[in-house]
Amino acid sequence: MDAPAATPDLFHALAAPARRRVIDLLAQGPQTVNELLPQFDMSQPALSQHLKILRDAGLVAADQRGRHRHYRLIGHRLREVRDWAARYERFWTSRLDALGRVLEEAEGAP
Amino acid sequence: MDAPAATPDLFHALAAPARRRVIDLLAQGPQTVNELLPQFDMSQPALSQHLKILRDAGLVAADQRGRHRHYRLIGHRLREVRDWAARYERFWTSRLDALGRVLEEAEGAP
DNA sequence: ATATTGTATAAGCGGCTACTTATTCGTCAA
DNA sequence: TTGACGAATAAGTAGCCGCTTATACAATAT
Repeated sequence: MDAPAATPDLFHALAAPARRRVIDLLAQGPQTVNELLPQFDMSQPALSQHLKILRDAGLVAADQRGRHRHYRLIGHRLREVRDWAARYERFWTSRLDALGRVLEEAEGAP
Repeated sequence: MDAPAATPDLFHALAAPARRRVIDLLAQGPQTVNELLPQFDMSQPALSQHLKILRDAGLVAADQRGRHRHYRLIGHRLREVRDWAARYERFWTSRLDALGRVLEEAEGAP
């Protein structure tokens, strides 16, 4: 049991604020690059590059229709993120948060 | 409502596999730098630098006792990650995943 | 005081990231 | 066809990231 924590690319894709913003915008419904663009202070190629990273990470998909390319959110990978974080749920529930400190003192005073 | 998505540094801190690994190891109980070190293929300073980033992001805390420094996991920020991802839960539950496609067709054929 | 141990910081460096502008590719309209 | 438009890719660049080694700092032990 090494690192069960989803593909590295996944968290890397989420590291950039701009890409999390794209996810947020796409959660309101599919949009094209040019529809997304005004929300960002960057060029179209820059945004397309972000979208490529999100695509490679499996976070979004693009459906081409006509000469437009509609991007939409893919839930699956986001679920992986939720599940990864949820593994540590016991660290924030039922005051078990103090467990760390308890263990410290236990092993500190033998 | 701009970007309610937790501090940028949080996701950046999680982007590096080594740091997620630290989180995983600390989930088994507090450990010092030198206890963690053998699990990694890097120098002690490198690991200390990762720990600093995790500390700055509020993901871990260090309790000094004697000349040892015990690192422990902080649940709060991990909860933020879970909550962030959970915001998109509707994209992976109850086949609502196909919602994107539906909306596309709706706006595509007016 | 001095030495030893545990850990952090400093300085430096190659490689990757996130942008830019310029160009190409694909699809439709005339 | 040709032209226009939407979007991707190419090429280049400044700055950040993650590592290294060397050094400094902090706390105990002698």
